[in-house]
Amino acid sequence: MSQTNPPFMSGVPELLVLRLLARGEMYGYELVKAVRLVTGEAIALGEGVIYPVLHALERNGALKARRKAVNGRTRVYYTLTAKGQRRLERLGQEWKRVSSGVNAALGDAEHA
Amino acid sequence: MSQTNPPFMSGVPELLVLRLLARGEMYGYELVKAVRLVTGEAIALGEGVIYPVLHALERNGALKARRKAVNGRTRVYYTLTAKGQRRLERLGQEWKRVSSGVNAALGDAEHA
DNA sequence: TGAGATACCTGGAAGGGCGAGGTAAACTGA
DNA sequence: TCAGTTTACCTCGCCCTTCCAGGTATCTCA
Repeated sequence: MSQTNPPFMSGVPELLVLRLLARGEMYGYELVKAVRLVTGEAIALGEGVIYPVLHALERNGALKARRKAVNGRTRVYYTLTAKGQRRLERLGQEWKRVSSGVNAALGDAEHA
Repeated sequence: MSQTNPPFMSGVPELLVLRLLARGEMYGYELVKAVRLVTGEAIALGEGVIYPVLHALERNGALKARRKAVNGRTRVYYTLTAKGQRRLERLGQEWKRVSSGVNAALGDAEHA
């Protein structure tokens, strides 16, 4: 117990990565910070989460990687493929389904 | 792969069980169906999920169990303890935090 | 008698997040 | 110049949880 972002995180990193990459190509380290930003600091993902997700998605054909040297440093930029786009849509729907289910359960303080 | 309720489920069963028991005592089998109901069929939890959660929460002191014979069958009714109540509140906040973070990330189609 | 619902339970597989740790280059300020 | 921070990549192993499949027994209804 006592993780930084407790429960409710399964599948979330993948969804966030997909969502961010749908806006344009990014590299791993950049994603780590972007996640913090776009979630309003609500969610922080370490590199130990981001990189494995990136690699799994690439292996899966959802992302395409491209190495690029910037300032003498090497960055690996990722882009969404068509498959990744579909996956994002599917996951987005699942998220909506699950979260609205949970919210329905939480917000029924009175009625039977 | 190919679960009934894919991703986004970690911690959810526990939260739902806690939330339902906050309304009054229930037994395992009843919870299985109640979850389906209160989530508007969005989430279905099998007995193989509910019972382990119940046992873990009881071991943890969040629930108290009470055996009761009904119709010749034995039912185990669970009630929230004060500790369980606190846990529900904490988990509820975490849920809110994570889900609003995800929603913030999803709903920014245009602005940077 | 037999199917189906009720009611409990467990075990093992699988998946995934997370922290810790490791490398290396570039930049910053003292 | 040199130490510390930031950038940027990566992997390993722990741990927790969900899920399916399976198992037991009783009651009801046809």
